Amino acid sequence: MPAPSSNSTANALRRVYRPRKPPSTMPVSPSNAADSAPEIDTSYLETLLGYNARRTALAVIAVFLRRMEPHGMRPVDFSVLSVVAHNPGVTSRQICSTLDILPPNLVGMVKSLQKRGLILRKPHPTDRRAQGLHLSAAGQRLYREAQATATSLELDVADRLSAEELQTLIGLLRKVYRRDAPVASEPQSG
Amino acid sequence: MPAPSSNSTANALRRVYRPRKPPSTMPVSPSNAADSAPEIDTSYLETLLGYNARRTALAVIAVFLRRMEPHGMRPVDFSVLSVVAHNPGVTSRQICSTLDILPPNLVGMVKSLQKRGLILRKPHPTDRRAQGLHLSAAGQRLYREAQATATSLELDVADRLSAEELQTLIGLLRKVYRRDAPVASEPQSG
DNA sequence: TATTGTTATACTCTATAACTATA
DNA sequence: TATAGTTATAGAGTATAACAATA
Repeated sequence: MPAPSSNSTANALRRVYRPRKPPSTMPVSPSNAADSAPEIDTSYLETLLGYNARRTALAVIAVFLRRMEPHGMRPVDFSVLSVVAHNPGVTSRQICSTLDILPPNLVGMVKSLQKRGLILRKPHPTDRRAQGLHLSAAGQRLYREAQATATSLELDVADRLSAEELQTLIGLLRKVYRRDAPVASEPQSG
Repeated sequence: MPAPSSNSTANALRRVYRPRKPPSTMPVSPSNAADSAPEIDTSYLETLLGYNARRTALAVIAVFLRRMEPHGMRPVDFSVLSVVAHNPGVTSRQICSTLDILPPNLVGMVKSLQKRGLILRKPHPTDRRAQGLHLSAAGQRLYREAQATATSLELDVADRLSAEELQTLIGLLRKVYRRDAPVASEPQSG
């Protein structure tokens, strides 16, 4: 059982990142059925928002898993910690509806983060059924590090985009999935 | 065993779409712990490309599942059919590396599409290990319908975006995940 | 020796039903 | 009656190892 550490060296991740194609030192290629076939045409799929959004998400997640390995955090753990960090006293139900996680699936995550000493539960001020979630001091330290890592890795993944392009991209994505959001046509400012 | 049909009425999908929050006829709300809490702050997460790309992908997929239900197709089935449709004679391995599917996981999908009479396997012209995949006549008909559905549902999901914004969005997404692609700064043209 | 397609299998992720304590 | 949190479990998705046939 890993004790909660104040640095980022502990807690090996359960799922280890491993590249699917081990880099062969030299392309010897004894024979490959795709030798003559020049390339696969995916031009139609690449016109689809869903296809491109999913491929992009998976590309970011792959880098996320590698870089967050020292912090022992999957994307969902990071999201939960982020919501707790920025909303002290938030309840499990609120996290579920915010992140679109089903309540039974959140239980284990919260339990695990609590066991690692990263979050605390306190009685809810007005509702005795609910519990308010808070980051511990160790949780705050780890989350601070993880957030810096996340911000940095995102810039690396998107290094083909200018800062302005990245802002445009994120703004357009939000416009698609946040159908509750205001329809303001302002340029992005955060 | 559903016979391959030329229309789009058959083949109920295994996983049925069901909205998570059944629409309550009236917001009676006997008591809710989040009553006083105004809203959850996710402003940091929303600055992250990975978070927004994933949320967008899930939003598109949710609509995809509903609208493709008559065609009995999950996103991955549609992607496979699309690659076969636009690349007759493509091999399983080529599909795997194109769509980032692991070979053991493709076997069942191909088998299922074949059992539905949508795709055919023919011996590979030069490699007796491999088999070329092709759409059957029924597969071509179904895929044509499905592609029209896909194109249409995407426009509905992105109805908050102008045509130009959608093109910009897709171009930026490709620029992120297709790290092999040319870095040309041309506007999109198809 | 390497690749294609495959089986078997393990692990992770996501979803449903049902329970208790409280509102 | 409805909600918060939970348990148990089913089902879908993703991963590895290992094999026969062929290159």
